[in-house]
Amino acid sequence: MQINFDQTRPIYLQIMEEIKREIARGRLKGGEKLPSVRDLAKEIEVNPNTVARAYLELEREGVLVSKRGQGTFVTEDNKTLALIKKELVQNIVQNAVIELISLGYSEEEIKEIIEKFLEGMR
Amino acid sequence: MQINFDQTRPIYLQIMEEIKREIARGRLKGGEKLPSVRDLAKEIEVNPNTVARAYLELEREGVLVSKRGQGTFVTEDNKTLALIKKELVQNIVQNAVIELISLGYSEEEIKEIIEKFLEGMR
DNA sequence: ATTAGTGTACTAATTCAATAGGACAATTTG
DNA sequence: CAAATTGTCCTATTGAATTAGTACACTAAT
Repeated sequence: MQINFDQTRPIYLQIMEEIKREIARGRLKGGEKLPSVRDLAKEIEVNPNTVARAYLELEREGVLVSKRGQGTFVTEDNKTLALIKKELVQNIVQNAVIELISLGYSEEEIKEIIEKFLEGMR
Repeated sequence: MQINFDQTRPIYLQIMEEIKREIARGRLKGGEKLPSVRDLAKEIEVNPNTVARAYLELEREGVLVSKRGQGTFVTEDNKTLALIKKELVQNIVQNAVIELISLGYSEEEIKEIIEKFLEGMR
């Protein structure tokens, strides 16, 4: 996991988001074991409680399953996993489009802006 | 100004961003006077010090100019104002594209996702 | 059985944004 | 000149996230 934490937002939220991204990317798969709260805490240099909180919240959301004495695992419910990716993409696109529209751009202009940006990346 | 504050991020940052958006939208123009720290604080129901901090930071960035006894104004430097809009758009698009690419989407797929989203909004 | 590793839980302390309340300096208005 | 309004500054307090440290319960491996 990366350690590019935004200092203005709760760390446990950023850990949660990063785990969801890893799942959406397919780097974390159903049933796979995550690092222990202590290991991940050491790796990204935060308090174990902060990681535990992220795991706990993700378990409440149905993304992870924790088993005392064994570890924390990605859920095997593919429906949930697919939904995570769908929600992520939806949020990313929605945020960008809504912001651009509120800046006064039309649909066509938005398409152009995106295309030009993609071209500029090559 | 709106009051849709995200509870997970500092309010003064969100005030700064909203002011930049208003400038980019053209609703706040060069030389225009902003509400006094006390008035805006009352309007959005935060402490005057929080608004003062947002104004102070924006003055450091060259976006605003504060004059004791007179008020706080949008800078008249059009170069700076144009840059604000450019940076906003750049950030919005960059964030979305980078996120989608990291989720494994190709340029073509990104264009399709955006277009489908725009169609779905109508 | 013992040990190590795991999640979970709890309290206390720390840090920092935000609040609360007030004071001062500069400007405008009456 | 006096009053009102403005930005600016200051100290103290509050509240929430995070840290720090510890303890307990469960599981697997030795």
